[in-house]
Amino acid sequence: MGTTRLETVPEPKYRHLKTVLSEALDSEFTVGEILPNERDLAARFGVARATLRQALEQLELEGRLQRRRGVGTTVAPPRVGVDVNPARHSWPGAPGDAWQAEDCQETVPPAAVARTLGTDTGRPVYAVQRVRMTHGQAVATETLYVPAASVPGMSGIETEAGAARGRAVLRELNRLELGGQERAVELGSARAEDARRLDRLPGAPVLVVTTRYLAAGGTAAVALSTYRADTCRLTFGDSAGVPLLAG
Amino acid sequence: MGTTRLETVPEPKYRHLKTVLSEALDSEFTVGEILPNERDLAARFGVARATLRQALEQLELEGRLQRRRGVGTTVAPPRVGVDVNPARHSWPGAPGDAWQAEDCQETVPPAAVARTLGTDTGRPVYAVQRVRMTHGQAVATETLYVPAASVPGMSGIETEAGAARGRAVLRELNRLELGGQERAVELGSARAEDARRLDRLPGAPVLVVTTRYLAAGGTAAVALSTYRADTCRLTFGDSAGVPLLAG
DNA sequence: GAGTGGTCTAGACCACACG
DNA sequence: GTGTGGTCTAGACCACTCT
Repeated sequence: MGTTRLETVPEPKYRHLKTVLSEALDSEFTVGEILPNERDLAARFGVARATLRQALEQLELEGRLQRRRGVGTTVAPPRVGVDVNPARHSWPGAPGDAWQAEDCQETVPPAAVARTLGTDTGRPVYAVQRVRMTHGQAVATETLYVPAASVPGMSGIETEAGAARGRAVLRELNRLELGGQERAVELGSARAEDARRLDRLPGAPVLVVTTRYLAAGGTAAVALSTYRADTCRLTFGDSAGVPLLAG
Repeated sequence: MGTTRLETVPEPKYRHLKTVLSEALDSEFTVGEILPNERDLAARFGVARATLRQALEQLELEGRLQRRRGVGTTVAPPRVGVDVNPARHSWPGAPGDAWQAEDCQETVPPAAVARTLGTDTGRPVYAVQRVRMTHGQAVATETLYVPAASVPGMSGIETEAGAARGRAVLRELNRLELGGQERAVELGSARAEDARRLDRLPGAPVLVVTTRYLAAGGTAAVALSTYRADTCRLTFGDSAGVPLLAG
């Protein structure tokens, strides 16, 4: 066997594999190209399939690979820059908004949301479901929670639940004066419903953006947006839209 | 065995396990409490250890659990809100900055950074290493890339490489007028060096924040910040620091 | 030394996409 | 039907922490 242990710390196989694969992706593959299947790759590197999969999983997490059951593993394109402030200082649903409303029910929001809204826990609010498309692909889903008090004009409108009703809520919201926004970003995993919409498996890593819309000194609405972490890079430009680190 | 397949879609074991564990965490455990070890838990639920681990991994990703080799699995505290705009419209290293400089070398930046800086690829720039501490814990590491052209005052200073030199670079940077900032957030995995500083294993999920500092129409500096995804919620307040979704 | 989580193996079967 | 990635098993050994 000769001398092993050339390094001070023996690196796990899957991590070394990841490095090798990563370099191969840079030099020998082009975007969209299909990799050999997992059984072949594992055999080629002389490791168990589970070990290979550990390397592939991390590369997928980093947005380098895309894996689809029944299809195969392909080289992923660079992440899409998605502006989270597309229309600064305006409400969701304002002209130019990248989202499209899909549905609207009256539901009891999660406790944390109710707390931020300042409504009683257990009290239903409008929940507008929206989807954000980029290049024909859904990159994010959102639930916008709007207490009835924020959209007094809705009390007279009695359309059936659905996209039309969602747009009506957004229209009413836009009548208010927007006092400010606060955002937070954290890592999460896709719930079953979101995963379906984003064409991913449940539990897939997502970037969860929480936005609080302020008006008249209070919280007029709260949005929970779920972005595909594998394909999206969220941008927060303080100045006009010059692309950031395009590579 | 009785009838199984009560659901339309048979849920994988690990996902069901995750739900069960998640509910148990909410109702039967307190923050910091140690869970039974993986072999016991797997036996208790009648699954293989690998299956249990799949559930634990997702819960750790969501910041619900913390696992440490040789120690055990504990219930994680809620994520810390970390303001990414602590001193708006000011340079890194300005008074009140949450970061502390640790080192400074002259190195060749990654190609993508060189492109953004507008320097020739292969040309060395100052690379200031910084760490962000919260409650005695390192929550983020950063490399700030500063071309020599942005800090002309440095040419005369000849301190040895190290924290002092890093502070000198920041001091020089603060003499410029800041034209604006642009930020991007994406998911990454910790490189070995960052993982060590953040007390995590290499490959651990991190939120990578890329900041571009603009001055005099060009890019004066680029920062690559790496936040622990398991413990951090990044906040981007547009208004003063009212806590967002404390739960 | 004892106990923990981390890595690894060599299988097996399942769910899904495509021709 | 065939091939793909996704799930699952029952082991084994390793690296680390604590006592």
